[in-house]
Order: sequence, then C-alpha cells, then structure tokens
Amino acid sequence: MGRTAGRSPEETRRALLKAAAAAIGARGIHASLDEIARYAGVSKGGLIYHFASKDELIMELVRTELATFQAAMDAELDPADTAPGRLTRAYIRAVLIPVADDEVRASLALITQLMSLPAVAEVARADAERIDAALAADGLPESVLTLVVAAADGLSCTPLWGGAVNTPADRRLAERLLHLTRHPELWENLPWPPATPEP
Amino acid sequence: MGRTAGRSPEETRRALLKAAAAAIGARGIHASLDEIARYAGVSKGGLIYHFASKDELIMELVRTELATFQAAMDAELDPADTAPGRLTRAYIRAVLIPVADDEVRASLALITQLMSLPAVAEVARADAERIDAALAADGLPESVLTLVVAAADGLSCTPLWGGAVNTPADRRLAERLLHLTRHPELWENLPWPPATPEP
DNA sequence: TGTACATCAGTGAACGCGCGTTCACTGATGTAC
DNA sequence: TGTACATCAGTGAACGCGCGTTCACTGATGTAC
Repeated sequence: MGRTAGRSPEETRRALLKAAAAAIGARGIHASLDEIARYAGVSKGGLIYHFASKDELIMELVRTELATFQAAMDAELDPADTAPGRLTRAYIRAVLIPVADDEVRASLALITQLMSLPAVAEVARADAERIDAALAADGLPESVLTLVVAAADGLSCTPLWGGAVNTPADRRLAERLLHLTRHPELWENLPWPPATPEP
Repeated sequence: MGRTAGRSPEETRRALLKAAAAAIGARGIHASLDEIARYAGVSKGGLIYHFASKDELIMELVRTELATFQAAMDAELDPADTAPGRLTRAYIRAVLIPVADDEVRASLALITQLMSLPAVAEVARADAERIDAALAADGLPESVLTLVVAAADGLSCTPLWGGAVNTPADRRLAERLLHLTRHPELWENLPWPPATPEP
C-alpha cells in the first residue's frame, strides 16, 4: 500500500511523535519502534521513512518537549509585569502549571526516560543552563532566587519519587513563593544567624 | 575453574552490586550482564549464580540504595536534639550531604535509571510514602514542612537537569532551611496576603 | 483538460546482532567418620 | 589426622528471541506539457 488517504504526511509525523511520547513514557525507553509505529497507525517502515533511526526520533521528541516548556514559560510571562522577578514568576507558574496528576506523572516519566540517553542529557543540560542564566539576570537577590527556584523545582519533581502533586499545601506554598518574588526583602530581612564561614 | 581464591562469596556478591551500580549509572539500565560481571571480575555465569536474573540483581541493588539513604538519615539524627523537627533536620542533612559533584550526579543517574522499571518505581514510592509520613509527624507546622522539604528536594534534584550542585548559595539556603525548622514562626508570621479561596 | 512520469509516503518480509538465560561441567572448600 | 564425598562458587559455550535496520516493491499524489 502507498500513501494512506485522509492524513497528510505532517499529521503522520506528529502522530508518530505523540505515539513515541506515550509509548516511551508508559513502557520505558525500550518501547519498540514496531509498538510506536502501530500506535500511530503506520508500519515500522513507515516510521523509518519519517525518522531515519530511533535516535533521530528520540532527539526530535526531546526538542519538541523542550520547546513546549519554553512555550509554557512564554505564555506565563505577563506583559504588564515589568517589575524585577517577572521571568522568575513565569518560571514558577510554568513549572507548577496546574494540570492533572496523571499528566504530570506521565510527563516526568517521559523526561526521565529520555534523560537516560547521554545525548539527550547533554541537550537538556544546555537548555537548563540557558534558563538558569536568564533567571539569574532577572533582578532578584540571589538568596531569594535560590530559595524560590529550589522550592518550585522540589514541588515539581516530587512525583519522581511517587509523591502526591498539587496538594492544597503545595498550592499555598506556590502562592507564597510568588509573593516573595515581589517582596524579596521579607526573606532577606528575617533575623538570620551569621553565615558560617567557608572552610 | 571453580571458586576464585582470595575472595569470599559475600565479597563477590558485594562486588557485583557495586559493579552493577557503576555500569547502570554510567551506561544506563541496559548495561549488559556480561559488562557488569566482567567489571566485578567474574563471568556472566558467575553473576547468575549469585542473582538468578537481571531483575533480581536490580531489585537487590534498589534495596541496598534505599537502605543506604535510610542509614544516612539515621546517622544525621542527633540524639541530643529532641525539639520538634529533629527528623526533618536529619532529612535535610541527609539529602544535602556534601559530597563530590560527580558522586551526586552518579547517584542520581543510577536512581533515575532504576526508576524506569515499574517494579522499582513501586518500591521507591512505598519508601517515599513511609518517609513522608514520618516527616508529617515530626511536629512542624505544615506550611514550614512543605517549604523546607520542597526546597531541599529541589536542591538535590537540580543535577537531574544538569545544574551545578552545592554552590555557596545552595549551602547558605540549606543553613537557613535548618534555621527555619527551629524557628518556624519566622516563616509563619511573615505578612502573607490572605490565601486565595479554593474554587 | 487529459496524460505521462517523477516523487512521495508508505508496506512488509528478511537480516543480523546483542543480550538474557540455560546448561554441562569443574576445581576449591567444608564436613563426617 | 587422613580421606571420601557433598556442596559451593564458579566457567564458558550455546541457544533463542526481540528489535533496529535494510530493502525491494507499490499505490497515491503532484506536476509539466
């Protein structure tokens, strides 16, 4: 059989990426090409027509995932917000975007699966470095930025160990983190003990 | 050849687990049994004598990793510290134990590799639930516990995305988190805006 | 507007290789007498 | 204290299966004239 009627090649390609995300998230990085292809409604050969190798398919999947997070951050960036910390606020909101538990878990499962390939880890590392640099230039005091980013990251990676996500306590913490980005002096002016000197 | 002189079976077994941790951490969950066995100085058959299947080897590795973290927490538990939050302080110290960057990264790489197997994820989830329950009963106000645990988790999972670990800013944040567990009112009494009502 | 032809978007069988598992065998160690 | 025998702690070859990749082939689509 030749070209399947009723679907453009681009749609087939997107279906393959979506099937790859679902299969790899659910069954691990060793989900077979046959499985992925069948899930997208094509043969293994059809998959290989669009992505010359499994590596190519996976790298393309990674690029779309990273782009999706960047798009989420852009969407959370408030044009009316010009105060210091605006990017950090977008980051917190994007990281903690309230979606279904299962979705968060599936997305994390996919990412951890993908990260097991060194080539993927390298691409992700470069992307993380870019975001870190942008956050560092966002105008917040370092101590508050460190706290707020660490806490947001911590909330978002909890499901990695199987914990619950987006509990009421989590949401209240998120609110407070956002508040701190607008009033960093609250954190900085707490009566901290003197820092222990570096050895 | 029969039993290799100069090493007890228990030592061989431990060497195999150590080799498995190194190989899986470095080359992923698909590190071959042959590779692991050779690294421990035995044949593939010798490995299978100690662990009947790859699954059994991996599950044993998981159990030792979880036990190692529990032991680290126990070691950080200060017997002289009887104030509320003592367990939480041990948790923070255990999670952020200052070791070499490479070690942290290797350990996280191993864990994420292992977590890709559903059976492992289930065991880890149960263990995380047990620790969460213990922390919840540690006598700290929920809001402070949520903040402190999230921030500690966030600091410790940063290398997952390739970030730097244990920077001066990180260490200062860790000090402050520990301080907050002793003075939770500092956090609670900040002038927070009223919580947004649940929809 | 039909038609010939090139290219696109696949199919499905076959290949080959890596790897987990099985198995027959063996030298060292422990133990009963 | 020597000796026979069972068991332990392995070796290394072979098997078989899953899976990524290759390849010959094909019907649908696009395009020049």
